[in-house]
Amino acid sequence: MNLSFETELNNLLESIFQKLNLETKYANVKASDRPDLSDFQCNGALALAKTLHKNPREIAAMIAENLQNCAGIDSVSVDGPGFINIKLTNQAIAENMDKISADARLGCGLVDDPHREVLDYGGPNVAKEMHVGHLRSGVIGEAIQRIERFVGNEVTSDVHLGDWGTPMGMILAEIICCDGNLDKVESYNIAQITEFYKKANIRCKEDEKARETARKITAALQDGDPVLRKAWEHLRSESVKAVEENYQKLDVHFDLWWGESDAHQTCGEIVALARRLGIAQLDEGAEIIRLEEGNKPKPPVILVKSDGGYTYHTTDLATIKMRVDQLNAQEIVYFTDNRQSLHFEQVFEGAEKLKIAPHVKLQHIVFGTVNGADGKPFKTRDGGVMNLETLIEISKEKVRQSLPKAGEVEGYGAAEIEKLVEQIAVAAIKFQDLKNTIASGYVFELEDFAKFEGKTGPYIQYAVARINSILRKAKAANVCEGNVMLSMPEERVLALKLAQVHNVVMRAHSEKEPSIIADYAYTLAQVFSSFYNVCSIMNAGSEILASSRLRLARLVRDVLILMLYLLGIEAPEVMLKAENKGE
RNA sequence: GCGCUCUUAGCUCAGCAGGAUAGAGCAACAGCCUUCUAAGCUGUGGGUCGGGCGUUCGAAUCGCCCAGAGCGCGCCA
Repeated sequence: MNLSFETELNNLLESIFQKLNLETKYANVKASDRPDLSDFQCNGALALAKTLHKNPREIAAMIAENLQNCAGIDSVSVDGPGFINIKLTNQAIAENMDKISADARLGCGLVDDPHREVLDYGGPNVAKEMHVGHLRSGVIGEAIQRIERFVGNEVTSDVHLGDWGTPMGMILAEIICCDGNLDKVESYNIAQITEFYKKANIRCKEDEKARETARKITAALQDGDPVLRKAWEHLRSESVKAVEENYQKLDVHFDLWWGESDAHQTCGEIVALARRLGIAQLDEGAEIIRLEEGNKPKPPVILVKSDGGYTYHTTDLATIKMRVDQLNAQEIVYFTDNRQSLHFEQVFEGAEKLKIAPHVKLQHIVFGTVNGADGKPFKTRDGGVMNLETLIEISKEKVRQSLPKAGEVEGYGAAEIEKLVEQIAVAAIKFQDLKNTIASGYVFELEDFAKFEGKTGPYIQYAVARINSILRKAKAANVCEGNVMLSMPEERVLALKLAQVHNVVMRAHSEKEPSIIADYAYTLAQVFSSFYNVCSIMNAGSEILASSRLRLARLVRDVLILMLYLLGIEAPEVMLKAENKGE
């Protein structure tokens, strides 16, 4: 059963196009750009006119004629150069609302061909403090994870911890340099470890000898030196704890906490495989795979450095192999910022040459960087960059001020208030990020992350809370939900918006673009607010109308909660307000 | 030097498998709480869609050129 008007109309048009011998790829509708003229429009006639050398209006008229008497269609007209405008009957829309309400998935379908996918996002590094630049990958990845699961795919998410490269050697070298040995390592907490890393960074930047030492220690660690290994394990576990805590706050989750170190074993296999296939070459002391250059130069994959260590090419290739062999991945999707585009091009091409992932779709979803006011990406090293915890705390403090104090509202003690603070603050932060299209970066502005008005997460939560409040009142007054009927234009607009949910989710899924959902959730909340302002529910005038609006409102709430869920955002039952707020 | 991405309202961004009056939010201004939570609603002002040329009946959207910005270009990840 299909509950989406768009899909239904597309199917209908397809059969009409077939009947008329027209190319069916143009048989589709979209929500109308001119809501004053129609609910849906089809531009197919305009596109067809070119190839058929016919007047677009003529073609449109032919199509329109066949649509005329179809079920649920109120009117069809051909306007302008050849737009087909379709208006649905109120009855069809109302019935659709009833059906969606009764559906556990709110009218959202599943993918036809569910498959196993591995999502690689997050990618934090050991001992590096998480800052606002790390926000995107985790938040976007979490949203995609939820969307993919919701449409029926089997998802395994992997954080792909950066725990095995030169930075590890740098920290260990720094500790040895300061302490003389690694005896005290196990007493260091994450803050201290981070300090060592910062110092190591500075030292290695200015001192070639320090870099050399770090490289040697890295190599020894990777070679299995037991003392280094033991120290490293502590660094890793402390970092993982800190990272987990951060992600926990943002409600970002991973199935696997594999790191680059877990791929180490397999790196050897990759190199062996490359040699066996005869695609490994020695070049300036390093072992590489040359890639097709075509008309533009492309640097080779470096499997083994001249010092014998592996590179992130090798670990990424090894990781692909592991995900294919052990997890049976049919699709692997990476979420990183655009600076790594070339890297993944190289890795994917390397994987193809090594034949380690046949028939596996490898995809790199590129997102824009979070930039500072200067338009340049935030960086850890130039100090003073706001870390994630501070950002969350600032947002929470702002929320706290707008909420009543513990005990001021019955049933809301310190714990309940603090829970609300968290839910709202995290919503503000995550939505601020997710409302942007993935591909484009955005300028980080602190005030925006603590804003609750306009296109923000809390705005949507607020709409949900208002509906919850109405539902409580309705229950107390014994008003029940009934069939939907459309009496006011605001109700019609709202219902049509609700009917889009399936297509929105499917688009967000196929484009791997959470902002589509964010945008829809916002628009739906907006349309609801307009409806709310004009159409009283508790004082609707008649019981039938009240019960119809009640159902509509509850449906809005359910859809909003689902959309927020897919974005990784919670919807609190209530949004309390401080007494003298807003003066 | 080469490659990738980008340039839309004062600011931050949508729109871009070509199409009917280029949309939001913020900021500004003017209204709306004795009525379901004003974290809200309604309205106003604000754009030669970086510039130019081209393809087309039709371009913010496609192609070429130019200008500007960011990122990336074998042994850091």
